[in-house]
Amino acid sequence: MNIYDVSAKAGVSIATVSRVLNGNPNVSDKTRNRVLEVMDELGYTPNVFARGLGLNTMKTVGIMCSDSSDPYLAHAIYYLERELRANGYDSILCCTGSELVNKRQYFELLLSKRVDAMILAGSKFVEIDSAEDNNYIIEAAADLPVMLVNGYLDAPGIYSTVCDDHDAMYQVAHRLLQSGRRQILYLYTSHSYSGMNKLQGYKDALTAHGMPVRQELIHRCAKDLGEAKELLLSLADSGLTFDAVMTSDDSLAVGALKFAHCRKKSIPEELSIVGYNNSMLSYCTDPEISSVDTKIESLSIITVQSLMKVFGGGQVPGKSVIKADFVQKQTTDL
Amino acid sequence: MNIYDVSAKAGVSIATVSRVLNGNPNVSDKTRNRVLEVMDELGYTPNVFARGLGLNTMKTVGIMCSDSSDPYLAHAIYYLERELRANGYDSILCCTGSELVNKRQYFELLLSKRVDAMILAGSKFVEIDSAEDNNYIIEAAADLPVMLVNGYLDAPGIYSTVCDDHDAMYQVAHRLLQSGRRQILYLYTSHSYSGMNKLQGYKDALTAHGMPVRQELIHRCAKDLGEAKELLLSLADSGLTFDAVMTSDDSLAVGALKFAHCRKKSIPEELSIVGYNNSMLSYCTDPEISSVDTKIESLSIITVQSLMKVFGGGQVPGKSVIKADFVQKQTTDL
DNA sequence: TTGTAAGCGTTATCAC
DNA sequence: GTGATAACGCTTACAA
Repeated sequence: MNIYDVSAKAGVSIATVSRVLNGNPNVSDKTRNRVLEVMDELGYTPNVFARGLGLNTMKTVGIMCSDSSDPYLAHAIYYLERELRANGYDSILCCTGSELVNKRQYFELLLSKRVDAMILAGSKFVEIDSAEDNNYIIEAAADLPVMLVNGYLDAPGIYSTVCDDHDAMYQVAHRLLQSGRRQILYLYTSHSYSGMNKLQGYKDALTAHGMPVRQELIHRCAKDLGEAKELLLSLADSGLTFDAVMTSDDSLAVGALKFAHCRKKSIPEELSIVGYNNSMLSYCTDPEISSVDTKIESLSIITVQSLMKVFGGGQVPGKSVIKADFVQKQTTDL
Repeated sequence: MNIYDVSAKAGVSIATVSRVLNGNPNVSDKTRNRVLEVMDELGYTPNVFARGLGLNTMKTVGIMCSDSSDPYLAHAIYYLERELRANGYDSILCCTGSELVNKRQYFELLLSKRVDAMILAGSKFVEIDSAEDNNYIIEAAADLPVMLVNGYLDAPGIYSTVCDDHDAMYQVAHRLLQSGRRQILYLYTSHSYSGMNKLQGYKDALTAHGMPVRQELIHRCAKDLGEAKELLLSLADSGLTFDAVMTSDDSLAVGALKFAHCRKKSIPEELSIVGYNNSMLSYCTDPEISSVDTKIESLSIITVQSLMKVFGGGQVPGKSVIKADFVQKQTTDL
């Protein structure tokens, strides 16, 4: 079942069939209809390989993410896939984990599949500590568009769409301070671009309020609610006091809440807790956790829209920023 | 950069280069090494389209799921993708939603991409109420392997890997009854194959204990913790009493727990709660929710292993069943 | 062991 | 408006 079968049965040349297939206007309505009819009768489907061979594109973009089972990234994948498909593009998904070697290897693999663009979802793809480790991305961007969702890298062919994490955290800290909190513990999971921005927002808010940045209030912790809880228990046992906890991820906030329950702290009076990403997790607990909505749907939509503009030869800024929303629930009274 | 460039530079024919590429043993070591060397020098990557055109396969399988942001399916996708890749296959992801028309349309779309197999993840793909609506799957299975993860359809070319949901729910109900519970409320989300099995397990356990199946204790509810909570509140207000809640999904169990908090019921004494899937949600709450681990990782691994066997021409059972585990946490004392 | 050449199903460039 | 025909880059008989 190929273009020859259709052309034979319709009594036209393959060129004409191809024209019909591609919406070329230089076909008479009569011919077009006959061809379409035959295609329908024969249940003809064009062969994507043959098409790809000629055009060297398969209307497919590669999506990389470190872990599709993370709620935030799972949503990102969902929206990205939906938007790409709405624009006629398939997506090949690749979950890389967080090892640089694997990220590199999967990146190469997707390139070898001749994807039309790459989307790197999540802030885990830009190395902060060793800039040269990002070179493989920058080099690839010379050949095809690379879209960063919630990550930033300044190079030709790389387009970032990020949430203003700095501002989000600045606002949260600002409002906590305004409401009288004085010892805000800060828990974060990673040294990513996004992670550093969040932390800086927290620090800048303290400074703006004339408060010192106290290192003993800033702690890194695995993205695991059990570990977050244990960390807080041991910090409290060591004599550290705090009246609020800001976290870079909802899972840490859940851990903080478990700590509060464990130590019978009243919430939000004795301890305010703020999560990040406003995921399902923040709705599961009792009380529900106030959290920052990072607009992953908007982020994803803008990413795909930008990509389509790039494909169309349009001008796209190297960085698009959207604002986050603070969603007040029951662990704060701001 | 193609096979001709390599052949020219290595001083051999393209056939020989192709042989080296495909590990054909009929090449002298000397030639093979020279060719490999040249490939490396030139940074040659074979063109997948040209290859696919000849072989009519692209070592790619289509994965469909109704919603990749559901924690259970997100994990399934993660594991499936990982296993497929380990076996040299790419995956094209398609999130279909739950409308039949869309499922059908996306299915067609993936077929037109000439995927080598289809994996349908989750029980939402087999229509229970109208069997003929599954025909499009059965017909497709004549042309390529169709793998069902946690769904069952008996037809040639369709291979199911399922968790024994009936047994899991039977055991849970059995143990609740043994521990003295007498009014077990049952909440479920959907009429899927898996959903019906779970419900039947619950009913059979009641029967085995000589208890009546009371329809007023069985309720369908949207997969939403807020709705589950509201439903229980209104049921309780209407005078219904119950000392345990079994749910077909963790999110409903979270809703049940919120209901319990709301009504100040002690857990598990006054009310036992059991979730399903043992997802992150069941660990977020306080108390943590006892839940059924449905082994999605094993399910995914077996699915891909079976698929590889099918590709290799081996015999694979139409249905593989694995047992679930009950994970006791703090909402039961069984 | 190696080379030649046909074929895979499209799209694109010519003529007409 | 339509038809030949040459790419596109690979695999694989078949020949040598």
